[in-house]
Amino acid sequence: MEEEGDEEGEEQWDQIWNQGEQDYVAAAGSNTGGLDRMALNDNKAGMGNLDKERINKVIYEMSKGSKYYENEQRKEEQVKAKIAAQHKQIQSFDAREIEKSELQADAMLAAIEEMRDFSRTIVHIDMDAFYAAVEMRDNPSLKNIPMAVGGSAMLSTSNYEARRFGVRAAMPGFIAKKLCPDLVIVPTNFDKYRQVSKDVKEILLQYDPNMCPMSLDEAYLDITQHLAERKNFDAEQKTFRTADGEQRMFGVDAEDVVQEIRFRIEVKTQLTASAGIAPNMMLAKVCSDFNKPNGQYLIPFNRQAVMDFVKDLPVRKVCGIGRVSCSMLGAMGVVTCSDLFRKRGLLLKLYSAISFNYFLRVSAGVGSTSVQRGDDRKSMSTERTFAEINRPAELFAKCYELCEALVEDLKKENLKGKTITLKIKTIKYIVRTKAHSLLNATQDVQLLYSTARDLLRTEIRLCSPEPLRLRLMGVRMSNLSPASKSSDTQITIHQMLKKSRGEQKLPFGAVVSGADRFLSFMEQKDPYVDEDLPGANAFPDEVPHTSTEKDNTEFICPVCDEHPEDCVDLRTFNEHIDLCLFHTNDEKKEEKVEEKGEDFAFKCPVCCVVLKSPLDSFNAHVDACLNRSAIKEILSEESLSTPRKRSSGASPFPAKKPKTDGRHTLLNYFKSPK
DNA sequence: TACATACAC
DNA sequence: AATGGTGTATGTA
Repeated sequence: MEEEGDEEGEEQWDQIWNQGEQDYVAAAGSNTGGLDRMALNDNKAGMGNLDKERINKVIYEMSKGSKYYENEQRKEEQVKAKIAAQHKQIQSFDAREIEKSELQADAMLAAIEEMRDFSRTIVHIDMDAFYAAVEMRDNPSLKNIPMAVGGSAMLSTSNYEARRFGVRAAMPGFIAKKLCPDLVIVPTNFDKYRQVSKDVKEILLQYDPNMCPMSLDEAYLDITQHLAERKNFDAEQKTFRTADGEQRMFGVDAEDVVQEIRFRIEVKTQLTASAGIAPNMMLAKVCSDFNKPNGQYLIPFNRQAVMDFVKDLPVRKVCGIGRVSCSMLGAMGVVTCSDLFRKRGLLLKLYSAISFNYFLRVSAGVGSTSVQRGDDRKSMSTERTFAEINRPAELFAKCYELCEALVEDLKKENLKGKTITLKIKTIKYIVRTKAHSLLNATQDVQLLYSTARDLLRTEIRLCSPEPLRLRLMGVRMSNLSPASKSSDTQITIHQMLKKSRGEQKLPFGAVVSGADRFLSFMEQKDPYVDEDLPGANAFPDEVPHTSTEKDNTEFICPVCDEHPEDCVDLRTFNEHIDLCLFHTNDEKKEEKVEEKGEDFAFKCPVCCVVLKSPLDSFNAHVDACLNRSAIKEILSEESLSTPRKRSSGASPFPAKKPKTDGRHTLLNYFKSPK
């Protein structure tokens, strides 16, 4: 959406067009410790350099020294290294090579020219400061004050008053407050925006039934067909009224149609939209930004007009050329689209065929003319940022929580997936993803979790003996396919096992049978918590009475999948997990066991867990393990194997995060002392 | 296939 | 107290 980019223009670009980008980089560099990517990306007219400098200084002061800032520096270095590598490559080329490439590029360009198409009229509609505009509409007291939508962590958008202070989308609220102490931050109301978006879409569909929404506030239309039909419209079909009954009749040209669309949007929603009209989507998108807000712009449908438009257009304005590409291109003197043509010989040698072809098309002002909905979705994911989590038990609990949420979403769209990707972001903002593909697609929480958990376990082990300190975790399913009815009813061995297990025991002896009850069990108000866990209030780490029965099914280790005999309370449970994770097949384990001065210490040959139990319980454990193992062997194709053991994917944890102080929620009970 | 990056919104 | 979430595409190995 217009308000979410890290750059935008809201008045006609005019002078900005030529020098905006350069200006900005210079100003930013002087105030942000050389960190361009942190600076206010702003090429708005009417904002003095003084303001810009002050804004960048505030941003810098608020950011420097933070983990976030350090990571931005790291990434900046990476980009610099890429540019340096590129530079080196460039120097290895000789002039003759480049000339040759130019000829080749010209041939490609001829092919592109061949495809140039003026037969379609493409429109890009973009609501102005959408979320903020909706909030202002519904609460007029917000109208003439600086205001933004979002939270203290992140703003989705800001109104134009706030933008004058440098407050913009994708800026954390606390920095925005510093820039503009009077800023009012309104929380997002997605349901409301969705409704408004629906109202707008209803209008757009009348001009193009195949209209393609890109988000809640943006859409592409191909109005070619409408224009043809409109020639036969009578006056009434081109006449619309305001709420007050004031009438307006619109003409038959593309610009008239777009005026009409914008008029109708405003009448219906009291919100304004901007629009671009052009022979292709790439240009239409750029145009909708040109006279924003509440404006429109058309590029005449002939080659010369397009070439004129594209001549001085900064490449950064083009959808698909972002911050990094822009600085890479800038490093070799490519700033405008015509520069892309000038440097075509070099670009051909430096970039992949796909990228280069794209650059050539941009330089010629050629873009896609087919506005149609993308095919089916390719992936679905859930991720969450949180205050640091580093203890394995909590990491696994979080992972399970995410898997549950993801499966819920998958089921809503009746999808199953084959590839599972775990995403983690450390407290240093370093992001890693790990993926594993199953043999068959699934939408089963346990199967999903067993894989995600294995990936997480590997990560935890990888940084052992240091703890894995995370600020974000995510789970993604890809390789999607429809969860057909047949496969819904078809019971896999795995599901059968699950079924036969019947009611599943949860930690602390809680017994639930279905997901609903599982979840309701987690609610604070749930009677189980208040009534069935005596002593829980006073000593969350104390052993609840109900869990001291002989059968320790309450504690299921997420690493080894066992119900270790020695786990009688949370503290020992956590110790068991750590033991499992970090002291498996090596000497350390013996050390640890020795430290504890246990009389009995046996390592289960199947699951490798060290058990500190009398010989007969040990044997029982091994028997159980072997049994389970045999079954798992059958199921192994569906679960990620590890050298040590195969996983069953039994749900290890209650997974709901406490909502408020979480006094009595189960997750709290996992926070054992130590 | 797995992973990292870039990008959009 | 302190910088988001969801999805796609692409390059590389």
